[in-house]
Amino acid sequence: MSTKKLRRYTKQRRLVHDAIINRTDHPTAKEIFNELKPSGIGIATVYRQLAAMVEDGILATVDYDSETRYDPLTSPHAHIVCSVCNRISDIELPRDVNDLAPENLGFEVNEIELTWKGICNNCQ
Amino acid sequence: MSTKKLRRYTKQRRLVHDAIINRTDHPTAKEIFNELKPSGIGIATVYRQLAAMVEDGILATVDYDSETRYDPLTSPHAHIVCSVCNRISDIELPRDVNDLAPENLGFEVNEIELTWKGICNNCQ
DNA sequence: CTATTTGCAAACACTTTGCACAGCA
DNA sequence: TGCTGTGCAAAGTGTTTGCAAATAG
Repeated sequence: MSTKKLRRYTKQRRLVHDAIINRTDHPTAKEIFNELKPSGIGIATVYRQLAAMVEDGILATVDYDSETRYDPLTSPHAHIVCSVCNRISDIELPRDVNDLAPENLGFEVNEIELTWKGICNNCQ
Repeated sequence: MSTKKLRRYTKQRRLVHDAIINRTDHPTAKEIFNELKPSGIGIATVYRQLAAMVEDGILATVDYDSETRYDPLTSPHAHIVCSVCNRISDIELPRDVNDLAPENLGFEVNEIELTWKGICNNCQ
C-alpha cells in the first residue's frame, strides 16, 4: 500500500489540474503550457505537475508521435487514433481481450495497450 | 500501386541491412550505430538508412520508452514488453482480435497495435 | 520559519538537416 | 560524369535539471 505523497496546493498545481482533468483529447505538456501561458506559469512547472499527477495516479500517459500525452481516464481502456486529424479517442476495452493474454507463455501481464489506427468517421 | 524507390547498394546500406535484418530484439538507431561504429559509419547515415528501409516496407517501427525501435518482422503481430529487462518480444496476434475492432463506430481500421506489459518468465 | 515549489536558462537525449565531398551507376 | 549517398557539425524537438527566489503550511 503506497501512501500518497503530500502536495502543496499552489496556484500552478490548480491551474494544471483544472486544465487537464476533464479533457478527452490527450493533450501534450506543450499544449497545456500554451493554454496556461497567460498566467505566467513556466513550462518546467507544467512538466513537473503533470509528472506528479501521473505519480499520484490521477493521470495516465499515452505515447504517440514521439510525444507524451496525458489522459485523465486512468481505468483500463483502448484508444483509436485517426491518421488524418491525429485525434486520439478513448474507447472501451473489449471484454474478451483478457482471454487473449499470453499467460501461457509464462508472461505475467500487468497492463494491456490496445490501439486501433485508421480513419475516424469525421475524416472519411 | 507504389513503385519502390531505387536505392544504391552502398557499403553503408549493406551494413545497416545486415545488422538489423535478423534481429528480434527491436534495437534503436543508436544501438545499431554503436555496433557499426568500428566501420566508420556516421550516425546520420544509420538514421537515413533505417528510414529508407521503413519506407521500402522492409522494417516496421515500434515506439517504446521515447525511442523509435526497428523491427524486421513487418507482418501484423503483437508485442510483449518486460518492465524488468525492458525486452520487447514479438508474439502472434490473436486471431480473434479483429472481431474486437470498433468498426461499428464508423472507424475505418487500418492497423492494430497490441502490447502486453508485464514480467517475462526470465525475470520472475 | 523552513522545506517544497517556482521560473528561468542551461543541459540533455534523440533525431533531422545543410553542405561539401565521395562514390555508385 | 552526374547525381545520390555520406560524414560532420549544427540545428531542432521534447523533456529534465540546477539554482536562487518565492511561498505554502
